[in-house]
Amino acid sequence: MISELRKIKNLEKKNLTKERLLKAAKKIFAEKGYHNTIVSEIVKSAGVGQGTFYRNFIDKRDIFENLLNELTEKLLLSFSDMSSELPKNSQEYRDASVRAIRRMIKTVIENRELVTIFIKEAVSVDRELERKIYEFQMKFAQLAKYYLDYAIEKGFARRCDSDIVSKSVVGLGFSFLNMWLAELIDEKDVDRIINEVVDFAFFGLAGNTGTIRKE
Amino acid sequence: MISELRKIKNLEKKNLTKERLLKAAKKIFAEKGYHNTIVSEIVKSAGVGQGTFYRNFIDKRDIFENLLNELTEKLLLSFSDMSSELPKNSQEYRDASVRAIRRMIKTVIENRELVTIFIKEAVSVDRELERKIYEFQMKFAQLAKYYLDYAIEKGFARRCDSDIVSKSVVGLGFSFLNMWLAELIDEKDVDRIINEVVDFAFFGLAGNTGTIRKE
Amino acid sequence: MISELRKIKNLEKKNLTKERLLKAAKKIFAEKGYHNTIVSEIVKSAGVGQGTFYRNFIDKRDIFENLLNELTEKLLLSFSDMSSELPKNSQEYRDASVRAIRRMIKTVIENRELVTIFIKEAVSVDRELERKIYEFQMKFAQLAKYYLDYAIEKGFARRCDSDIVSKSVVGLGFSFLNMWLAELIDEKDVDRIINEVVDFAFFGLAGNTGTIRKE
Amino acid sequence: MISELRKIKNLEKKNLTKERLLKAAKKIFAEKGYHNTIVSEIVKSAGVGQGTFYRNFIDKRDIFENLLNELTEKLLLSFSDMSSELPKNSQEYRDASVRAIRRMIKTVIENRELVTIFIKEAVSVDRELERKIYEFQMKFAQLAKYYLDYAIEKGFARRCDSDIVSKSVVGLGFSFLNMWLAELIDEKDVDRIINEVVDFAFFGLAGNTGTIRKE
DNA sequence: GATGAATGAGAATTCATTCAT
DNA sequence: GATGAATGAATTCTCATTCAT
Repeated sequence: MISELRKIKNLEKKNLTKERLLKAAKKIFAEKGYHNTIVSEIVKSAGVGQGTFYRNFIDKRDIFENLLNELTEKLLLSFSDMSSELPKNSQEYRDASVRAIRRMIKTVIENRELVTIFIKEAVSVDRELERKIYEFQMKFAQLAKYYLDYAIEKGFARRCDSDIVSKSVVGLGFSFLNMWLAELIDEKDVDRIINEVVDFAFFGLAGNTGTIRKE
Repeated sequence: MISELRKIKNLEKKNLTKERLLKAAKKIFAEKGYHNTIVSEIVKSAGVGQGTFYRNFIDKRDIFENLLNELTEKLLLSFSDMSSELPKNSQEYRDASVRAIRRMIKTVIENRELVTIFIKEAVSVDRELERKIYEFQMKFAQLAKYYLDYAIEKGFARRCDSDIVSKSVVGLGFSFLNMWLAELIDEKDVDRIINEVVDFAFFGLAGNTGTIRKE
Repeated sequence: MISELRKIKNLEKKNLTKERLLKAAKKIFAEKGYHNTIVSEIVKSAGVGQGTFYRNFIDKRDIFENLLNELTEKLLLSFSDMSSELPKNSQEYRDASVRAIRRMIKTVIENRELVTIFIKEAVSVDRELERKIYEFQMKFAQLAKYYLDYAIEKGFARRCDSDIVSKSVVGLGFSFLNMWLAELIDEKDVDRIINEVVDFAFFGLAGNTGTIRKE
Repeated sequence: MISELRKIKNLEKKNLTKERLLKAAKKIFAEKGYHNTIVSEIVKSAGVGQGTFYRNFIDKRDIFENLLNELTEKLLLSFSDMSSELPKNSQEYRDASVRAIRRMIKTVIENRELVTIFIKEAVSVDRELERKIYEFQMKFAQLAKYYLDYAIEKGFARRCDSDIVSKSVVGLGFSFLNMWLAELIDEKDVDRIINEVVDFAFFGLAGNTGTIRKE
């Protein structure tokens, strides 16, 4: 017969601790990578006891997966907002794409630490997380396919195997994400890069040179 | 004279041992990933003593880097063959690209184990290997840029920031490599996928629908 | 006055909690053994908080000792009832023994969980409990000796070192208890076994073959 | 191509280390009991590194089981020697029993440490070792049954359920073992006790008082 | 009195690396 | 040069116990 109030307070306290651990883990994972992070450093940074970690998470992998889930939810959410604005012509399609990319980039910047971990380390943890990462990419590809199919139908995108092309587009995006996080591209160039990449995505290498024909 | 002969023999023997270790490591790294591989398993699989490993390599990272170097050499070699055949028109450009891709895929298939490790694990080992991987990607991008610049100059590729677009193209390639190794795409569809992806790379989403204009 | 009433109520409540803990501990100790039981499981099963345990018992050993005392009291009580009926001849002696054994078995069955713990685990907890267990056995042996001395005096038991023979008889009993709890003997055979064992205890291996003589 | 000699030497070295660990473990287990023994103390006492323990045994349970197997083999061996001397009359039967008991006691004294562990702790480790211990007891009972059946057939043992009576006899033995190891009986009394217990086993409580008859 | 979150000492276990043979 | 037994530092994980609410 503990008072309801008491229970709520306890839960809040526990969640607070969990948050501190997640926050500390996020920072250290991003700094050192999954494999070079040890649990004792996470708890030290979070300012809690070693046992507290194991009260809240099964092991290092578990807290990592928690962070991963947190991120994938955020990213999918920020991308799927696009749904409200189905483009009416090719210009709108292009604009909507640029807007979606910008929104994604914003989310990525806000979660730079998490994204870094996720891009670089997750596939090397174990098979299950590897699968999870790929499934996440495929979810993006499906969303992209949905818009592409619509654009093809309306005639402002080229007839093509929309499945493969969507995967291409998403792959393109993840590649740049990779380069950016690896500091291979300059943050101040982001706008120019977006335009160039979107142009590439829309017009390809050939563009309106009009001289190449499919075999 | 005899001692000279013995020296050579010993060297051969040592190299043989080194080869066995590299072969065993390749297999186990591909199966289990870098971090889940332990040295004792490599030596067991290679059929040599634990100490022999440390006679031939500094540590686990060292043998991994050896394998990585082996692969990057092979891949760059297989790609740079393209240099001999500068395309004379856009059709030849496309054909040369397809040929280059096929050559790459052949090399990748022949070294599937190594490629798997390299794609998934290398960035998670340490900063130095991470850098190495990205430099390798950038080398590819430079090669691609060389051909793209040539094509733009000759007028059978669209004027664009060839640096960024080259990176896009290479990123696209690596994305599909990733999906393929993750068994997200079917091996028997490879030919169709190559064509679709090359079409996407050449014509983009818009293709000759001709209705989108750059802003 | 009111405070007095409250005190009693509180005491009752506390005892209730203690009972629940004892009951839960009894079950889990019997299932998993002393060493494989953790306090957190006892409190979970009892439906009380972790701290409550330490309010009622010093530690795991303490609750175990409580259960042990509970059992030894019950068993000695059930056995010492025999005292009221000193046998008048050897037949009565045998009958009284069988009755005593049956009473004991009944008590054991009613407290199977506790007995299991007591037989198997108590000696492995620490020296003090080990001693306690043996003292308990010796108490039984003393009771048995009392009847045996009486029987020898009356001439319906063989002259012997009644101390050792009593210990033998009690040891015999505990052995079968052990086998039974280890499920090495069939529960449905109990009656037959009692008779066989009592016969063995009374007539030995030789029985009335009458051919063996003491050296 | 390591020389055979080298291999043998290595094996000897390894076995020596294993022996040292077993010896140290035996001592500490007997002193502190299974559950209060920690691996680090075993290795300290054996004068080897912590890792060496885990090269030779899976865990604490494993080295314990090794010791247990060592003991059960010794004991069964020392008992089964009796086979060579099937008794020709009841006197010889009794004499053979006394000899067997003496041999057992000698083995027990020689392995007092191991026996102590085995009697007190083994059943509290886990279900599998518990089972092993009981199976060991039952093996003894089977050997005893073999001799008893022979004695009944020859007419110098009472007709009875030889299965139960054998178990009784073995249980009796283990009880005294227990008491002796618990220092409840005096070592100098051993001879007298053996005689008393054997008399009890042969003549029972009633002996040749001849007044009790089976119901 | 009751609670259960927090604690941290302590135990088990792993595995890269060394070194005597 | 090759071997593999030995090592112990480093890390994970457990669980009895405390204590603020």
